[in-house]
Amino acid sequence: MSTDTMTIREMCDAYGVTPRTLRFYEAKELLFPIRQGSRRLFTRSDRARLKLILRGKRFGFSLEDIRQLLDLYNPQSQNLAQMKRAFVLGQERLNDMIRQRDELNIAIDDLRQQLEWGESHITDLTNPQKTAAE
Amino acid sequence: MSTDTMTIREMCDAYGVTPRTLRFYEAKELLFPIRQGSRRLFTRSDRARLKLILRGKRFGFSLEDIRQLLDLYNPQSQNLAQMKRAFVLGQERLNDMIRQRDELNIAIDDLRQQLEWGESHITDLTNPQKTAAE
DNA sequence: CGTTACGTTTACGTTAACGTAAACAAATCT
DNA sequence: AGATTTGTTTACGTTAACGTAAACGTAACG
Repeated sequence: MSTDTMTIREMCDAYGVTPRTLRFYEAKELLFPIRQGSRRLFTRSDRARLKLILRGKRFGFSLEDIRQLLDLYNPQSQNLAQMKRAFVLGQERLNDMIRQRDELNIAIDDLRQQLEWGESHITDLTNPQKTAAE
Repeated sequence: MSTDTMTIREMCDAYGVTPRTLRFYEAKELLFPIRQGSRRLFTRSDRARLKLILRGKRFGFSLEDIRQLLDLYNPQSQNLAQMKRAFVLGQERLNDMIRQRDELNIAIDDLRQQLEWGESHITDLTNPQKTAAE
């Protein structure tokens, strides 16, 4: 309670990221740690943002997308238009992911067939007498 | 039958790739077009290889993986060990793809929930009287 | 006071698969 | 023949998200 801020290392340990990553996110204006001299102190707010960043990444958003989306959680932009834009962005991402998954499923089935084909081929090669007999 | 070879442009049109791509594949030793002077002439063999390359890409193989796999279709390497290696490579790729798909499915479900949440939020904002009444 | 740990800034390196541009040659169309 | 098309080589540029290294400050430990 007394120390509501965390050092860079504490952050790294807490969220499984490297210092480089946190500095990178700051450079990209995704985080805004307090500066005490040259050191960074990450606030509660930074931690909330970092959680959202990591979640966004799991969703497959780019950091630039995430930066835009983070503004929504910023009290400054209580803007319906932007809100909807973000919502649309999410929908688009969802569609992308579904399409990707479907393509993956096709490729998986396709590859499965190829492998079955290859498997019998290899088994033949492993039992030369049968292959030779043919 | 008389012209069993194709120019670079014919190849591009036939397979939907750019000249740069074909030269790149040659540089990476995935294709071996005949050289007539400085011009490239792509043979039947090159076309077969290109088909496999494109299929491999759809499967998510890297070009380097594909280069290795292409050696299997080369009469030189009628090698069981290599054959099995390629087979294993295929299995691994398949496992990767299945894992990716499963992760995607999780992310999709997850994102769907977030969006439902967001949708009601936006609907609320669009009907201020209901939100204000709460 | 030396060393070890942790922090900083700056900037180049990495990976994949080509894209793009420059500068030129050869062949074909008109 | 001039212009257009198609080709060539060489080499730097692109994108994302950091990794890695250099060169340095500072702060606590023993």
